[in-house]
Amino acid sequence: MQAGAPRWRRRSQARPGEIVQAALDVFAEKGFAAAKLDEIASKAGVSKGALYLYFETKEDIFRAVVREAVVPNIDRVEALLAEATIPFPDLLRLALSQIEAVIETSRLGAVAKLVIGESRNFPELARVWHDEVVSRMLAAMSGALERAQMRGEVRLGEPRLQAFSIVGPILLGVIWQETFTPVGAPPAPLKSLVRQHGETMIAGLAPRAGVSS
Amino acid sequence: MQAGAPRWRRRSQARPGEIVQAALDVFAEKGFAAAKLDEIASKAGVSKGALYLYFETKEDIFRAVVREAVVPNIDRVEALLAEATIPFPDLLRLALSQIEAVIETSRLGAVAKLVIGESRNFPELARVWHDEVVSRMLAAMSGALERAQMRGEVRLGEPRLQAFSIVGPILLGVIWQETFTPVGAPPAPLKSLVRQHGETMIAGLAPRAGVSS
DNA sequence: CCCGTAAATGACCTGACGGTTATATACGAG
DNA sequence: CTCGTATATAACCGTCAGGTCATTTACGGG
Repeated sequence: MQAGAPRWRRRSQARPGEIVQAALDVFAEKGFAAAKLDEIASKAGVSKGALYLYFETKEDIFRAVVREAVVPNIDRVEALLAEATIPFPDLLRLALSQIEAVIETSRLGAVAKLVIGESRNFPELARVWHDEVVSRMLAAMSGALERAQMRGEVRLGEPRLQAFSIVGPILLGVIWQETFTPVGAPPAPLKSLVRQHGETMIAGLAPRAGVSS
Repeated sequence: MQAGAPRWRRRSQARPGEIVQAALDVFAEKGFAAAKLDEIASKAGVSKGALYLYFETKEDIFRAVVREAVVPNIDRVEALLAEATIPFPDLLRLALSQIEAVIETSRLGAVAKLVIGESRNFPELARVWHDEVVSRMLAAMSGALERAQMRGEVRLGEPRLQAFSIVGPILLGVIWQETFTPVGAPPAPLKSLVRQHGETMIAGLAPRAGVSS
């Protein structure tokens, strides 16, 4: 040990973020129950006791992780979809590429897997995730679809179900990458998947020839 | 306690199935780590010790649960998709309704959730699930798509990605029902979801007018 | 420079749960 | 009927990990 180097530092501002970051890593890899506080602590460069200076319980840390991951910019996608001024195909292409960007930036996939896996043990978290992420996403998409239908740019149908059709394959791609790629399955190339799926959906949602409204 | 009624019965044939069934319930609800052997045992109407007459460890039971759930008839769907004799739209409609039937019969959704949630802790199970279910499914679907492309019934594109587009929303529906419906979210009506998604995909995959091969 | 206290530690406590085993019992074979 | 053994039990054990706390240490204010 370096002489003069303190054994630890007082950094009450930075700690919580570091802990949540480390916890995300461990939870994502092990799931809630199998994640050990000692591992989270050591990954955060801190002792186990220190965790309890900032969080009440293990569950509390888990909640913080999910909430933290929820915060990021669903907003942008939502705002984009509210734009009614561009033709639907362009809108969809834009939205998809933004979603793709969000996925590649913020470990959304890992958190989704967590929430899905632990939903029965943490119903309240499933609810938060639903209300703050999935539901908003779907509502924004449905809204855009409904307006596009009224403008005659999209064939008539239940907008919510159409939204499922759009979002589903993306979820599949994310799950795939989190679940099967690590065990040797061929990767799901998110980029080309999203692009081709987008084109397929644009064609599939195009109004039928000869049906106006 | 009823006089003359034996305290327990010897039923070495029936036990394993009952245990696996009970274990599926508990694992589906709690996840692997949070599931207690005592609960599985009592749900199976048996003492904890009896579990160890039929299985080596908790993991062993988990494996049995997943394998059991894998067994059922992916085969039928696979066989159906190999049929090259009917037009693609009809084939797709048939396949989707069969998939729907399988989902509603065999607690496929619960198991999928389990596998996804525990994939990091049981990579070998993720591999089994991938090899026995997902990969076969996707391969069968890709094959059908590729042949349909050659017949000019489906627009050209990467068949594997098209298969993702077809399967994704179904996965989303299943996950939704397992994850969000129990916490008060509006249900994802699988039946109409599948039907409308099918029609959307048929339209989206139809060959472009004026592009022959 | 020194002290007060917030920040951090790590040894410890404890309950829970996976797994074991000595004992009891059902029931088929002879 | 009876006896052997496969089947089942329930009390038990050991370990592991979440949570606690007495003690130590960094470091800013006077």
